[in-house]
Amino acid sequence: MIISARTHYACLAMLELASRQTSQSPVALREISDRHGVPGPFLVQIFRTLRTAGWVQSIRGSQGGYRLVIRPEDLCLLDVAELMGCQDVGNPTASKSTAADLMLQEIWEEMSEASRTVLARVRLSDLAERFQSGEASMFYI
Amino acid sequence: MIISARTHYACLAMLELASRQTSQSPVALREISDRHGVPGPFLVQIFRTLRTAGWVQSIRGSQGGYRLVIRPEDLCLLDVAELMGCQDVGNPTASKSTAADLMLQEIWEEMSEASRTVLARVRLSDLAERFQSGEASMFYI
DNA sequence: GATATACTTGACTAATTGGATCATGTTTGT
DNA sequence: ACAAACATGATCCAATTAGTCAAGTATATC
Repeated sequence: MIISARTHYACLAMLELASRQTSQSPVALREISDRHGVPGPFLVQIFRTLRTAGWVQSIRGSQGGYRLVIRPEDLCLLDVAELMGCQDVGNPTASKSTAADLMLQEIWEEMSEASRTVLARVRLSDLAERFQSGEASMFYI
Repeated sequence: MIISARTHYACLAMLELASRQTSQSPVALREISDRHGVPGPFLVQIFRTLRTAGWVQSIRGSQGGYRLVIRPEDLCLLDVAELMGCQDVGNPTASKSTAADLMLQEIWEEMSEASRTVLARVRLSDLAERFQSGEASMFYI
């Protein structure tokens, strides 16, 4: 999993929504854009994807914005990364598939799996909790 | 660590050299290129880097080629990937560095570390052994 | 109902990177 | 001398990613 800016932004956005889920009023893109320094029009693109996935709901018109409609404990960072189209780390070139090739491919795959596992362990709810109750730096156990 | 074609090729090449280290005659690029389907001129580039790193020695002229001059047990796949300039997975955009940002960055870093660990565990000597003694598929323990 | 706010959609541009090539030169065994 | 093989630097092309623009639709509020 290669973390693109897109994915990073998406995670920030989801985190923001998650920690303001209790409040009634939806969150406007402008707010997120301002608070986290995400280029506005780019954020629009990202939310289009989030909405299509059914994770957020849009409220149009004045006072509109977005609201989280999935439970934060049902979503992990791996889900976000995959939705954002983060490609895997294994090499794409379909080479000759010799014995040597396969051996290496296996290792790349093992590596991929290792990084996916890390992302799969972190749920959005964990993130939100940690975020609200103060500081970062608690994930290295 | 993102495995580029360049890195994959480099690993194949090093593996080839390692398993023919005992033989006297150096290995010509043409051979590697043919056997593993690596584009010739591209392989030249790769070997330039390998030579600069001091891992291989070039013998010019007719009957020339390359020879491994580092002990295979002193080299792991992580070394190769790093030499080949494989970038890390953490996102590059230096964002606002809010608390949320840092939290995420930490996770990306943890993920990076996980994949690096996998690569660091595999030494060139392991690879060569496995390669000579038959088949692939032995790395999942 | 006019207006401002905010989402919707689709197309489009710009910069970077990775993969790959070419041409020309140098060394050396036969 | 000649051919095999490495050395070097410049260059090109395609794909991806980051980011932008513009025209449109919905809705709360005054």
